[in-house]
Amino acid sequence: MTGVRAPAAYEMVLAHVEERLTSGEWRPGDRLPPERELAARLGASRQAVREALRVLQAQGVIRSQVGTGSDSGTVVVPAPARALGRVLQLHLAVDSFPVDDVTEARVMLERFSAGLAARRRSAADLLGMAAELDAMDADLDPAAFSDADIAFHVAIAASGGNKLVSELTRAIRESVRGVLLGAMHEERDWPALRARLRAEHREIHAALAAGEGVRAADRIEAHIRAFHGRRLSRPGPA
Amino acid sequence: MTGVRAPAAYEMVLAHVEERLTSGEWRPGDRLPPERELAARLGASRQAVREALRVLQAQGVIRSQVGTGSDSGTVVVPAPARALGRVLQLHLAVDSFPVDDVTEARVMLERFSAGLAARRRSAADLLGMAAELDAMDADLDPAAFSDADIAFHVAIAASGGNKLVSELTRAIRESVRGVLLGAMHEERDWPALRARLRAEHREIHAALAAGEGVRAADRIEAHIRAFHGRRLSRPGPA
DNA sequence: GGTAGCGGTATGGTCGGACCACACACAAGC
DNA sequence: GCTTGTGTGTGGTCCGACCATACCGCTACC
Repeated sequence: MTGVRAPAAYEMVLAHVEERLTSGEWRPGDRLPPERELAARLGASRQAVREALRVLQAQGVIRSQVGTGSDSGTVVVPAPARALGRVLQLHLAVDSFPVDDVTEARVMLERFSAGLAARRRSAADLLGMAAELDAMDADLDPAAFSDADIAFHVAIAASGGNKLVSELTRAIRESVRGVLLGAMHEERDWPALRARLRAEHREIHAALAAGEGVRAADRIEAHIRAFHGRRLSRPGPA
Repeated sequence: MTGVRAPAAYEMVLAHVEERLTSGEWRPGDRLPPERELAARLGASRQAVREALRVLQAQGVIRSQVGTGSDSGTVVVPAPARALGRVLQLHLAVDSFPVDDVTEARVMLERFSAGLAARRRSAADLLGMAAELDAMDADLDPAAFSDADIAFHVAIAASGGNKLVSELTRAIRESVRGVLLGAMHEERDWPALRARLRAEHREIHAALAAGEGVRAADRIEAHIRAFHGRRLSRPGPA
């Protein structure tokens, strides 16, 4: 007779916890009450609490751990990139958007970051990137190279200073990790491809070091398009 | 003795379902097996299955419904924007990134979309946007105006043709809905602000209709910055 | 006195079973 | 033929129990 039908127990718990997070009552690093206590306090079952916490965990806001130590229990630990990456990856798989759109979005993001980074990058940023590049000089297999590549691109985004853009960059790059890895594995001359990618990276780094934002942006766009174009699109006949 | 410690029951279920989704075995519109059957098939408890499904639901990939009809049960229904919006909103609340970064990201996205839209928008797109604008001419309160505003901006992004960018645009706009609403409510002369926003919208629409991408991008950037700058940043003293 | 070992305890992780609420399908009755 | 009731399959919820882990503190031994 309430008119509004019972709004689902786990949603109630979720709303409650989100309210605490939004209001700033629970901040990163804080421990949430034990599941049993939360359940009792909200008049919900423990299962309802667990479902809500599981959702928040998937959204990269909390982390749970058993035990009694100060690090155990459920803690507020923001990790947006991982959560965003998984969502994008899933929706990519389920055809929520085509791969070409992802390429365009990646170009947009990384051009933007490159422009910012050319202006804002510190000396330490440049050194960090250089270290990533040096690490990529080894004879890495596609998987290891891919991870190092992610680190380099994310380092650029990070030195741009915009955290959201940086997280989105990481998320998008990780969402296409599988596809790009496939492309690397199917490449006949992997060492040659690897060498070319390394050279492109060095050029981007040089442009950033010189503070030439437009050139850096152009270079990174060409770098991304060449790689994505390699075989990401067209599932049609050869 | 396996070396690898049992990888959590619900994660096993999650991995299984994601594999089905990624492989294309389960596609949008398809029905998943009933929870009980899935549990039996995977040798997991129903609770483990429910936690996994809850995560997927939060990620905007499935939708659950009771009953026996063809629409009931758990169905693959991609809804990325809502999921992304919630993640961004949560992380905004939890200080994963500052509001100014969100503003910059929004400007980047919408400039990009405006440029695309100026080239690609169809006549129908323009008419649709015009309809949104007309709807905003009524004496709307902030909440209603805000929703119409979202619809207009998303319509621009959609007519740009990049689905991922479009979804990200909606997600980011929705993540700041609360903040912007607060700004609207605190505005002394709401009708005047509303009128100005309307005028800016008309200018953007005109630029898109004329196919002038740069002008459209400039106008939308000014529009966004003026509004976000209103009181989104600086929580310091007046 | 120090230290190694052991049990206590708090926490999340998992399971099984039961019941409820809902929505449709179908048959019985008017 | 239409309505009504009953059955059935589905997700939603709860309870209670037990497990696995990690720390804490006590005890007993050296």
